[in-house]
Amino acid sequence: MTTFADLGLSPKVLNAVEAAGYTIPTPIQAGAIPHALQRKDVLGIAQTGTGKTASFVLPMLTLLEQGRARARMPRTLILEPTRELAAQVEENFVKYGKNHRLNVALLIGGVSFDDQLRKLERGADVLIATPGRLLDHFERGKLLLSAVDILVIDEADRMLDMGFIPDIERICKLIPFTRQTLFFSATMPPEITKLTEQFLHSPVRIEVAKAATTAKTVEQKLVKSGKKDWEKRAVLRDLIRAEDEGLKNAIIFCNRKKDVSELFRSLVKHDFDAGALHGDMDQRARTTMLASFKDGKLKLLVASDVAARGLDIPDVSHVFNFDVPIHSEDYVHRIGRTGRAGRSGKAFTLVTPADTKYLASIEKLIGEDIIWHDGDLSTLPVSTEPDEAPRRGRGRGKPEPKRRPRNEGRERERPQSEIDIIAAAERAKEAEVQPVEEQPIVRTAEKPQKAAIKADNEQRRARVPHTEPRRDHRRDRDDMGSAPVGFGDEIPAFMLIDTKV
DNA sequence: AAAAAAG
Repeated sequence: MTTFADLGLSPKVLNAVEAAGYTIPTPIQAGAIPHALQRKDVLGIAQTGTGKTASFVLPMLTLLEQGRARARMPRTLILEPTRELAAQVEENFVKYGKNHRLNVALLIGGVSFDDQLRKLERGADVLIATPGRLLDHFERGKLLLSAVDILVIDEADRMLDMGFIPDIERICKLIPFTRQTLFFSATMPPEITKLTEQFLHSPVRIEVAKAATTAKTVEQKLVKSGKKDWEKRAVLRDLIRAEDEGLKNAIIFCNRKKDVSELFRSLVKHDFDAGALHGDMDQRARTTMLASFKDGKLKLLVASDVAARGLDIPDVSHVFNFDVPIHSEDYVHRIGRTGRAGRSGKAFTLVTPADTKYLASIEKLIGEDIIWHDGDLSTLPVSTEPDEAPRRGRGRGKPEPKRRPRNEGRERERPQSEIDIIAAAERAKEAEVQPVEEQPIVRTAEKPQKAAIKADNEQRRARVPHTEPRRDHRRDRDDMGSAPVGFGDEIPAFMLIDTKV
């Protein structure tokens, strides 16, 4: 049996790997590490969850033990498609590089340039970046790529999906021809093959057995729902309550960012312990939210497909697809968030009459029909919330035409979700430093008394103003010219006359 | 019918 000690890694690296509790490398690690150490180009075809990250981090650490970085001239560069993945790779360098004194710089969007510039100035041994911010720094002349000795391109097929390939080509051309390239992709569509032919030099190809399209340990179910958002929300709430016993934590996927925000707001309003994650959120909120979810401080995470692939969130008990994913591969990635490492997991997908086409392509892809969850859903109370009383008992599948549920409009009128998401992130943060008793979070199963619900909602609402200034600031700027500014509450009457015809 | 990433 091959162990890490057989792969040729340096003692410092081996020590850190052992300290992390690993002795046996995964197939992609065993395959890639020896070649990477011999400075060969590597083409690794592997899904996430195969130990792919360590397969480039470990040999890089060993190789980096020789030499030093100069200011603005990073020695190695790792390209990642999303900010979260980039941050995750950085964590790996911290974990396995604990015996090294390396400068690691993370260049991602959504955060200030200043810290990043300082790190570049100091000389980065390892630069981990998303393409946009990297090119931004490059164009400002703050970064030279002529000393990059090792280039890693991770999740290449996802970069393709995201339209990054032109950026990747451009970056590849800025890096010396003599570099070593480690290239990873889960699949090999023609565009990716072309890219490898262009930028890799007689690479060693390592392909790890493609994981069965969907893990055997995941129990998949379909759940019927009406097509209105409020109907889907009601079905989801019932489902979460019905599943509560075995529900440790769950990711709830939506197709659109707008729906992530709306569903998150709705769940919080209904006293679920929920957070949200999507790409338009403030980077600070994204980071905090993900961290609380990973730490188990947050039970439900409503997310866009940012969270579908790659993110290392171990051991999620449930995945709920609030929407049927439009691309069938996304279904596989989403439900792959549960049932990992042989553990059991459950995946529920809400299906409306409009989704049959996408459902068919998913079933074709995974090669089986997903069973319908008959459950006791029909016997469960549809809803207990007063603002949803009008549709109680009316049959979820057939709402009366032309009549909008009362709360739908009301939810729309509210200020956009961002402030609430930041508020929730702050809630999660506060929970870290305060004893649990002082921060009561209503667990999903509990059906609190009405008074308790009210008190809790008041508490939540009270926190929102903390983040208000940021948003008001922006709105004030947008509204300038249409309203008198600078008078506070003392606006002279003549200025309040409506000038519109 | 989308999301992601540079603002």
